[in-house]
Amino acid sequence: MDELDSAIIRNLQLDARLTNRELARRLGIAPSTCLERVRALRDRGVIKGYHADVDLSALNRPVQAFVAARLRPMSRAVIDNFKAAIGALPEVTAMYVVAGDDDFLIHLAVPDLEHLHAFLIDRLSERREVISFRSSVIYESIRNPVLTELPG
Amino acid sequence: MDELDSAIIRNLQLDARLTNRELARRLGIAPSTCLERVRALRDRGVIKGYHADVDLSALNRPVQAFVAARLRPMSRAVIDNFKAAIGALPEVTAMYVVAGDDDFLIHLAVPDLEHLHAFLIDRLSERREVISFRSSVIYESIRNPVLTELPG
DNA sequence: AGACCAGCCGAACTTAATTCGCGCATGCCT
DNA sequence: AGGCATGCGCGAATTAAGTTCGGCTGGTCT
Repeated sequence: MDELDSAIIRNLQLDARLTNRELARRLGIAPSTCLERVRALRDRGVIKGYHADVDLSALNRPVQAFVAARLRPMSRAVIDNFKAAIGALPEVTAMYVVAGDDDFLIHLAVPDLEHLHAFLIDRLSERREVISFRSSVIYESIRNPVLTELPG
Repeated sequence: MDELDSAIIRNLQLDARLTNRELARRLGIAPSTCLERVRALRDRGVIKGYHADVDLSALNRPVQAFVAARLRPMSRAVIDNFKAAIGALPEVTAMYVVAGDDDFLIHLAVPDLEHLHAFLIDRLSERREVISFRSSVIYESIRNPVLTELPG
């Protein structure tokens, strides 16, 4: 992980479809060298994959929300079961198992508030292990590229 | 947005570096046709970009957390200022302006709990407009590909 | 010093992206 | 119904990119 690797990661985070040649040109190295570096990063698992960023509104799912849920009991069986069941729902775009006031944080993308409400009632309230939840509609999302270095 | 477009999106969400030929082969269409479709999706903004998914642990930032913050007053000036200031911090990987109990949800990636604590003390507590916050360390993250169709 | 190793380079080759003119189907107008 | 325009997909030809590999260089260990 030298400065070259960091630069590669920075570039591919912003545009994963950069051609190898263009990436090499930006870094001032030969395409073959660049290719080898990128391959090594993938093999080492530093780069886990490449994903298209899709506009959820264009897919008729303009309403996004976080739902924080609390579960009881917090046994492995309950957690695994909940993860599998909720993760299989198409409305769910991400799920986080967290410490703190809540146990799960669920990110949703749905067509409208009615769908959100229906999800809460039909998918969460229905479940015995869910003892409470709070939902937060998302007004705005901002994503930051992850710089490798943490100054300070 | 027909079934072909949906299939393209589904495939590129999983692997944005699929070659156009391979994508065309999977869909059973000609590479030139496929290229035209993908280009149209980008031009229409349905595909917003392509991003490398980087392993945060490999970048020496294995600890992730959500921080929910409440601000006062919720004036545009305060919000915009807070967004700009927090979004510029390298620890921050994403930020959400939300309705509900909290006003902001901040996603962090840091090297260890000490850094997380330092962030909370030095970056959030310091700010006058932050009247309270809660942090939740993330035990596990699960991402779901966004299917275009919402069955039901 | 000599030998080794790792990493980078660039030319040669293979594969893919891209362009463009053709043909087919669909729907519309007369 | 016939003719016509339009949109869409196709495939061959061209351009560009990905990939391999042998050799060079600079640093290191003995």
